[in-house]
Amino acid sequence: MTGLNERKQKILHAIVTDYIQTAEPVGSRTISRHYQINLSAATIRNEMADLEELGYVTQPHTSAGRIPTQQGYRFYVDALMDQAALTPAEEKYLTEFFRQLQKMQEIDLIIKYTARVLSDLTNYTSLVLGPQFRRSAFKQMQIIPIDQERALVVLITDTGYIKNKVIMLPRALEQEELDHVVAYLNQQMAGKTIASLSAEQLRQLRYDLYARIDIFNHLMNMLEESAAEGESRVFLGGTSNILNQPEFKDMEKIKHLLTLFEQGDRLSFMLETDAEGVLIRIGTENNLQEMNDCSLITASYYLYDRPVGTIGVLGPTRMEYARVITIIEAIANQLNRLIAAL
Amino acid sequence: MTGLNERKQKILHAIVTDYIQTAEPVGSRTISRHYQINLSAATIRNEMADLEELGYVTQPHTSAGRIPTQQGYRFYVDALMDQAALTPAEEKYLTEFFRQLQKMQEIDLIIKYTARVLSDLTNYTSLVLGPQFRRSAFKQMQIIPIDQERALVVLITDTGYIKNKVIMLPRALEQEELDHVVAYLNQQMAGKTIASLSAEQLRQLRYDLYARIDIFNHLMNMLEESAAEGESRVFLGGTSNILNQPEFKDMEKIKHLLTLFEQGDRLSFMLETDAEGVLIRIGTENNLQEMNDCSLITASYYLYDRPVGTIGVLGPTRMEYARVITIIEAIANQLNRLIAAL
DNA sequence: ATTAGCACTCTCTTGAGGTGAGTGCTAATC
DNA sequence: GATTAGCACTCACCTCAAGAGAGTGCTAAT
Repeated sequence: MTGLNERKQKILHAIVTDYIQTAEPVGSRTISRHYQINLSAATIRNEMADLEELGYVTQPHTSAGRIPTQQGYRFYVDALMDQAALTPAEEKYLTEFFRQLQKMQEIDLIIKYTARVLSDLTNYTSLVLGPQFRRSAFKQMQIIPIDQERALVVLITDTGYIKNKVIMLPRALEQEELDHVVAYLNQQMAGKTIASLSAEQLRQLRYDLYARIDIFNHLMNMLEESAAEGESRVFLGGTSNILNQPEFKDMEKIKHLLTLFEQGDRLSFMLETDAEGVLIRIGTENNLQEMNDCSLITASYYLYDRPVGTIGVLGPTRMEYARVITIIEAIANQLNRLIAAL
Repeated sequence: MTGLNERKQKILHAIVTDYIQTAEPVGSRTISRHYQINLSAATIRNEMADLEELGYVTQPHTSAGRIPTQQGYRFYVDALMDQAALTPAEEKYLTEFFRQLQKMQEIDLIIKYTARVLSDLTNYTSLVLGPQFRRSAFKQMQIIPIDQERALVVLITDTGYIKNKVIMLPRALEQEELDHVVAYLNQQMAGKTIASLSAEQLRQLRYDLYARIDIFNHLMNMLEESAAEGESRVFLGGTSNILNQPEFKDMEKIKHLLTLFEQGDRLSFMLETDAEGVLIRIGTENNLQEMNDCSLITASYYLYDRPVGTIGVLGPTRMEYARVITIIEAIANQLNRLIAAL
């Protein structure tokens, strides 16, 4: 049910790849000359007219070549695209880079540098979502009293994310009392994800700690807040790369994108996904006004087969899909190895 | 030794303020008509020729009005500028905003939102440097073992900055042993800034802990690293605001600035200062190629009369200096109050 | 079914002419 | 002696027309 015979597919493939390279509308002559299609320009013109009617390509004006539509890119990505391979140089750069990263113990640093390498290799803007709190499991919790009224809660998750939160103490507490609560919670919650704590378990915990119900409530509030606010740990790389794209010579578009880049909550909402593997969203598939001319390629990274975060590359719809997918997969793999070691 | 009589000063003042408003070269007629200077355009032309020769203004081309040079802005800022006042709306917005912020206990959140309000009010890009580690004093330290090989060091400073750092343990340690080291360090270092630790004191500490010299060395290494790397906690706000300025319609310039914005280390180097009060750096005074067309206005914020961080506004040299200075001072004051309460 | 040929369309570049803002200089005026 | 009116001149910018070039759709021949 593709609706496209092989010849049309070949021509569409030529149009997309040529346009991705040149950013110029592709004419029939260009195709008949530069691509392995033994047809005259006139024949190709006829086919192109068909492709246009079917919605895969369009003309910026009557006497120009064709450019792919969103539907055209979608078909290309789903059915036509060749697989790319990392160049030896890229491969070398990547392994060397992650060998360096291995020394780092803090996940936030790792994520930050991952964003950088991702944008450096692709020449697009990269977005990396740190391990999501609600997908992470408890490892350990500690409470450090700051003064009479406040204490610092330190939470270590199995994804290496370390969460600090200052809470107000309901009353002055003995160190001993704190230690008791902390020890109990550590014991009960170790290895569990926030999301997995059922209402039943919470009630049980609350019951067990009834004597210290006030502290407990404070802690739980803190956890819930963290699960919400903490999500927006998005790291960007290569924001200036979007300026290299001719489609963003319009100031207004850039402004909207830059403004979007400052809205961590919207970015993380965009990146958050349950889907596994590489996901490609083209143009309006992003459901964001500002992204109508952009494509976003994302991949999840994992801890013990559990997806905990997302890395992504943002470019124009005229993005080098094949190349970026290869790179993003390679980097996700490296990241998986690194996180497993934390 | 200003070299400028009152009339020339008045004219320069008119040129600068008009150009700041309009971004258009200012002609002699505009000045004689719109400003309280009872002179004909011809006379003003003569004076402007003088001002040009003295280096305060320049012409984009022979038959255009004048625009201020860097020297012209400098003189304006030093000698001519009127003081601005907050509008009632700004004032209200500010106090309300900081009233909300008061609830936050984490300095990083406060700093982040400060950057936002600063860019929102000024319509320029804001840069805020978090409390600098080496200007902060110890409040408390804790070590939380993660596993056999690693531990998390949590450091709380009096500026509210909470530093996490994972260190490798030289060997498996008893909790008791860790507690001992931590207790001792807490006792010895409380209230001291990193910078103030003399070699003598370090030697003393090292001596006292000779039995656990390995842990101690790890901790000190961590502190030193922190003092260096941790400095680059720069928060940006309103990066898209630079696109509002007509002088940045050139893609290349924007690209350079955006690239600079991603280099936290260079930004914090730029913001770091020992100077007190408001500091204005115009064009090449910034000593950064990318900033040759920009001005940067910074102010320190304080904890107990000790400058601990910097807030700043970045705009074109044609920046509304007076207005920005007023706003930046007001925000610095609010921030001082907030930090004192941490 | 394919292709060569051709008229046609549309963008983009180039150059000429006109407009307007602003200048510098000179001579008259206060 | 300082100020100003007047005037010729400069230069950016706009508009318009002409021409080039790339590419198309259609038709007729292969």
